[in-house]
Amino acid sequence: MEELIPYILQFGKLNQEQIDLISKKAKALDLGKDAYFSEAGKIARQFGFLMKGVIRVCSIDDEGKELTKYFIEEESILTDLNSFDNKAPATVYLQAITECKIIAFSKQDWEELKNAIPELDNIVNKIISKLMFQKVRRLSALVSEDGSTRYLNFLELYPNLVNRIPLSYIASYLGITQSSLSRIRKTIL
Amino acid sequence: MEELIPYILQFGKLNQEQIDLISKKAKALDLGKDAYFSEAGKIARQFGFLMKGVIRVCSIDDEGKELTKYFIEEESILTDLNSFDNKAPATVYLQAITECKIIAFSKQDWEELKNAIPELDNIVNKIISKLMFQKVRRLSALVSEDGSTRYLNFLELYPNLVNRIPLSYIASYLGITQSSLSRIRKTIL
DNA sequence: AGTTTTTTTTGCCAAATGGCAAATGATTTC
DNA sequence: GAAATCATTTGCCATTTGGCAAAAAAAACT
Repeated sequence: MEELIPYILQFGKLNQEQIDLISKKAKALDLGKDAYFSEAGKIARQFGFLMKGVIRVCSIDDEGKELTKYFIEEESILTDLNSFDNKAPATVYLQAITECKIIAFSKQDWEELKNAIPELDNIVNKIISKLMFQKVRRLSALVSEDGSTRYLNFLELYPNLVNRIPLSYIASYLGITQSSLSRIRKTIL
Repeated sequence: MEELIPYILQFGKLNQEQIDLISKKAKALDLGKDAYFSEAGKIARQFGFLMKGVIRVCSIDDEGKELTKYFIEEESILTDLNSFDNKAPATVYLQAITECKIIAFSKQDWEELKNAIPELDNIVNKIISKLMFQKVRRLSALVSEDGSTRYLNFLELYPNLVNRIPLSYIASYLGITQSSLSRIRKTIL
């Protein structure tokens, strides 16, 4: 629980009173493997911070196929922001693919925090900007490369993920089929 | 020049004094076709807002190939943020591919504005968050699809761009070769 | 250990894409 | 309007990838 505060403080200053307030509202949430933090179609009711573990962000496309959009390994905000803010149905699933330690706030608690701490909004915006930059950089790398280059990049980016998650997730993230990925791996090893 | 203020005000409130200050520092900048707003390798010295026209964001990859990362058509911030903030060499080129109307601020002017208007930082963060969301959505769509689907999506996304810019830019953006794109177009039309 | 169940690898073939160079078409320039 | 320049299409063939189903391997369960 105490890990959240230093993370937040990286992005803006808060006084002790504000810190205590956040700590008081924070709820620790442990997710087991394959459990969902939030689901597409439902309204996101929690604002979470991933402190430990790996989350898979995925969606179902028009043909009903499951699509892994990306993985979250490091400290990060967890929520479908549009859904959380506007009570719209979420468009993605947030699924724990390893045991995860999450610190979560209910919609109401989070609103109260934002009212009590005006800086919070800016802090969140900064965090989001940073996370988005990462995401854009990673996605950009995917577009222009062929399968094996994508896979090699994946290995660099998530070195400790390969042997922990199903190959199908990786293939979906890379935008290739599982059998192609399997063949690619054979040529690389 | 007067278009900038309403754009900024969408993202936060400013009083008249602050607005005047921004207007005073703002410099109109018109770029002709193919001119660069900023170049990779150089340090970004301007903070710009694209008010009109189309900008191409591109880079040169390891093999010396030019890579179109994306296009900016709508109102948007223009700068390599990391380069601008930290005086690091920029990683991308920002090139006008049509006549562009830009409102620009020098590094020094922008710093002065940020000091004089604390809200400005938050406003910029909000703008960036929004732009990044768009970018992520667009990039995600590129990864998992095949060439013709990518092209069809491109047509929807930038309906008035197809006939104004070189095919090679589009192909590069889509992550396919120009000849493949040409063949794809033949099957679609 | 033996049986399911799940995950990964293969085989086979069709379809999509890349690479390269030449041909065609469009635009600019003088 | 002819020449030169630039952009796009096409041909040819090698390589990559997809789709599908079966086989093999690994993991989970009893």
